[in-house]
Amino acid sequence: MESLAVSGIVYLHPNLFMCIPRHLSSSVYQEFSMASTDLSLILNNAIANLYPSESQPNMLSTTVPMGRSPHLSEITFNSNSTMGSWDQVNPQMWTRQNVLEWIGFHVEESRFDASLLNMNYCDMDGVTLCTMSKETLMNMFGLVLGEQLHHSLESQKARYATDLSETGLSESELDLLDNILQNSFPYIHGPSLGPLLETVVVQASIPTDNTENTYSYFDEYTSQLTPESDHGYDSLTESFQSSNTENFVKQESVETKKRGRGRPPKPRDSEGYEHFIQSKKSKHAPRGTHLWEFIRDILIHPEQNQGLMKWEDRRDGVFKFLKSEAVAQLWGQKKKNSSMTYEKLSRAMRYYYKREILERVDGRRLVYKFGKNSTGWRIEETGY
DNA sequence: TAAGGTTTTCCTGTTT
DNA sequence: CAAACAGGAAAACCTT
Repeated sequence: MESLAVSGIVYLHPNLFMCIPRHLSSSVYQEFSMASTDLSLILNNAIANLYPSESQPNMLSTTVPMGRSPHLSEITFNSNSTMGSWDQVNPQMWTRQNVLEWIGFHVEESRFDASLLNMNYCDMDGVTLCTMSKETLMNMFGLVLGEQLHHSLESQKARYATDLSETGLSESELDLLDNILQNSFPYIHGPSLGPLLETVVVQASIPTDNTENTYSYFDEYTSQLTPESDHGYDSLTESFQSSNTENFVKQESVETKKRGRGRPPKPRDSEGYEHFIQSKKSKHAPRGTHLWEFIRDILIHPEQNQGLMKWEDRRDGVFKFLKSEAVAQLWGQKKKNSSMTYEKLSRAMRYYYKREILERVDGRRLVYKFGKNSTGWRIEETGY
């Protein structure tokens, strides 16, 4: 299965970055380091930020993986509905933190259910953000919040003039950099790709599930990406890809080698983005972190639910998984567990029967029903 | 640090 | 036959 996934984005300058295909990133780094001492210093910092020392077993390439982005619901925005420093800065110049604060501001302001957002969408800088269309934002953040973000972004953009000079690099310097990059690793410069400085290699293929050929949540999302708009949230497809790869490998190895029961040790998160976000993490466990709440929230936000699940009987709380593996992948993302499957998710669902969070629905595959100990899904509670 | 709750993982067997 | 369903067992992880 041949696929190209973006390993990371190396920032040469706040407004100048380079996407590195995953399978090439270490050699790219080495060659690039030799190409320019000064730039290698910049790269050093960039790579250190980009590739924290966390280890992930599902990374089959030789690259050091990017730190996983936490889910938005796991952090507490410190905005208190006040504007952050982003308000005083051209969106083109926003750092990742600025973008996060900006999203946080609007999440708070619109009282949006943060548990429905994925931090992968929020982990981008201003340059990336500014390339996004209204449609892209609405796809990523839902109709309401997406529109609000788009509106806010456009007004912020309008407040500041933008042109190439803001990179601080002249045209000739940009050309020079491009030349350096191309001379350093021409092999990543395929015929279909433009100049390296504009190079974005989007994952070429997404493995499909046996039962459901389309994960619309992901497919629509990825298919709408323009090369320019992909920066910064490749981790979604990356985790998706790697999880499937891991499942594939796991299934193979299961045949040759049995392991003990129970959950194997989870790779430790150490530094990097995870660490950065720690300071924003709530001291208390965020509510809405249980599986049944996650499922409920998908169901009661149809605008965020791209055909993943549907109500079979809205009033009685009967629902059905339409894309079981896709939901499992999403759940896995929320829990930072890229090897989640519907089989495992469903085991957790079955535990809910005894606690009467769910009721059994016999004879209907992929159909469940909320029980008396679940809340927040009833029409009286949701208003629709 | 310990305990308890909630998954997660794996497995065997059954049903659709 | 494949995919789901059922639960037991045990480990991991998180909150209190």
